[in-house]
Amino acid sequence: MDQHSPARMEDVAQVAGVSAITVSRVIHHPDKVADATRERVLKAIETTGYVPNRVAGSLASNQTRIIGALVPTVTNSIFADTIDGLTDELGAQGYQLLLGATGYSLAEETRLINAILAQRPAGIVVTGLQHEPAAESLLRAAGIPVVETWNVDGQPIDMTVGFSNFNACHAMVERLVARGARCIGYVGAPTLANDRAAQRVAGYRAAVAKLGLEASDSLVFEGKFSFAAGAGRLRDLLATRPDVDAVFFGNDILALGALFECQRQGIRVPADLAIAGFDDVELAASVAPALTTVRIHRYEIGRQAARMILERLRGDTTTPDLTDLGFEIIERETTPAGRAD
Amino acid sequence: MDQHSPARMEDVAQVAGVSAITVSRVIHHPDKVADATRERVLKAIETTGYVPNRVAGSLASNQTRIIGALVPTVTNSIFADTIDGLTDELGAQGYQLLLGATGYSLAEETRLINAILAQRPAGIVVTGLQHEPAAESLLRAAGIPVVETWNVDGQPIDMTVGFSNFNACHAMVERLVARGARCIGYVGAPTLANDRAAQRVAGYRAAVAKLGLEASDSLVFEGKFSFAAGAGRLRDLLATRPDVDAVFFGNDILALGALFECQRQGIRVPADLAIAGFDDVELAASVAPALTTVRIHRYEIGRQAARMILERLRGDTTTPDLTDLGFEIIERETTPAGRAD
DNA sequence: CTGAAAGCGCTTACAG
DNA sequence: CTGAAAGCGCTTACAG
Repeated sequence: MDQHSPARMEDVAQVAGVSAITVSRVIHHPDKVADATRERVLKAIETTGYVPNRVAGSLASNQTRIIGALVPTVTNSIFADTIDGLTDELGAQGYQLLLGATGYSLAEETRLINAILAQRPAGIVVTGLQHEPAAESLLRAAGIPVVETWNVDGQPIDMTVGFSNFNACHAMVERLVARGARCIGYVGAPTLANDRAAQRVAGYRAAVAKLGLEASDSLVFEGKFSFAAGAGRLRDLLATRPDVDAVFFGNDILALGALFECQRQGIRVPADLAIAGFDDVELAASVAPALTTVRIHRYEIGRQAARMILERLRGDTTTPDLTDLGFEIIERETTPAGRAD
Repeated sequence: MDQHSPARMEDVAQVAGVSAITVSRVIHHPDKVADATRERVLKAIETTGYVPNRVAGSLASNQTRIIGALVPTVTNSIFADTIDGLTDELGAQGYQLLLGATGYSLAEETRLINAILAQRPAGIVVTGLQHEPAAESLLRAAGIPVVETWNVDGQPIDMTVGFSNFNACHAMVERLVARGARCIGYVGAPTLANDRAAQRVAGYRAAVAKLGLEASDSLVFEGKFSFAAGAGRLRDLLATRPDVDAVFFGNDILALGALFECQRQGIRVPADLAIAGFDDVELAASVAPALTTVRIHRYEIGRQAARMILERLRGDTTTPDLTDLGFEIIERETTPAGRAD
């Protein structure tokens, strides 16, 4: 029976001896139906194996229970945590996640926003504050809650949740200097189409300049998100600037790759070279020596983004446009200990 | 204009001076429309900011471009790679991913299958071959392509893509023995509601028994997916069975956590203790000493799953029900080298 | 507490 | 090459 064409509300209604609208009521407002009727309908749903057709329901009610989300990539715990935060919060509220991966391409992001919007989601979550103008117009015109994530330094289209990449990097550089660093290199993710990465280097540069240290392009490198790149860029940096006494990496994966490279080369960390990362992935605390890094709240970003959308949908007008989840400097063993501050 | 109610096909039609059906044609069969007309419609789409309403389109055509997917969790590169494989392949074909995370709960999986099916996806991907009976009936009754993943040891509902967890673990144990191991411990993920984990221990047990080594429960531990658990269970194992000369971990995260613990405790790897993992995450090759492990094709599982569904949807009847992507034993530095085989 | 009617925004044959 | 009609499976007021 269900093989060819799945049961419709009408089929359930016939089995239960009621009208389709009563079946709809049992599903959405069970208390508005007489007990006996409800029981009969529920039984009919069971026997027919009825699974409500939400695409019809969505068209009729003009609302879906779908939330769209766009991340650069899923591979790397970084955004994976945010996605888990989203699915956990959304799932509990009966919403579902329509996910897209942009591959760090703004053009692809625009394309995906269009595709997602075609599904008429109740809300949408994107990564970063940087988008193509076309994407921004689409988002504004959609008339749904929009949450940008992972960045609070800028003007959100609607709402944003994250932290200041600039301030976080600035703070880490200050800490490194307080611990004795005098020549700090920086290796970060490519800044093209990535405002978070751009603001991280900017934070580094600003802090270095402010503290009167050398701020030279020869101290700054870009590397893709991989352990191998961390090792490679460390070699490059050491080759050009053997005088660095600390290297700050824009993410933990790069930092850890560099740390392993030091172990291979016999470079003592932090005695010969201090290393700091960014993200505080689980590995950072587990490796020996444990990595000094910046802790940010990846899972919470996802959860909060979901909450902000859901609140809006409930008509809550008190939801703030900007939620700064902050960051923490976590000093572990790859940077020198000692009284600073 | 778009703020309150977004443009409809009818609005575009009016602006272009044609009927709605012509707008639909321009979108779906552009070659069946006169050049001049097409240009006018395209311009009208642009000026109205029209984004097609696929929920209406799906209801009318009785087909969506949505593929559902269920994974245990996204946090851990393990399933993240599979998700990237899915979004990459799906995105290129104009399909979108509706994602759910079960948290390793079969009951939650059933609930999510129901919710996803309500969106009338064109196909669905689930993890593993183990499901609640209710989930299986739902999946069978849906009348859409279903791909189970990460396991080929069993009877798929429809199609499956992955590898033999049993054989892979069996093979690794054989290799460890060939390298001189005589007392092998095993630490794997909890086997409850996880057929892959269950078949991994089973593979270990079968190999150990077949090779005439000790197969004792005192050699087998379970640990959650974390570096900390790997370290903890290694300590437990060493406390009960200080005579083990090798430990095989059911995933790389556990293995790596144990490796770091060895480094902290001054246990030499592989001289004092050999360590092997499972998954071949990027870190396995990057860490020092590099981890011996089983390479499996996580990204390909996602890509193939998407392809199998898409082929079916295209009416291809030659698509195999079972795709075994295999595995490879990758020997690196945490197990003794030497001529074996 | 329950039902008949209209309509959501598209697509699918079918005409012409 | 283009359009009028019907219908997809629901929900939303509105009656009673």
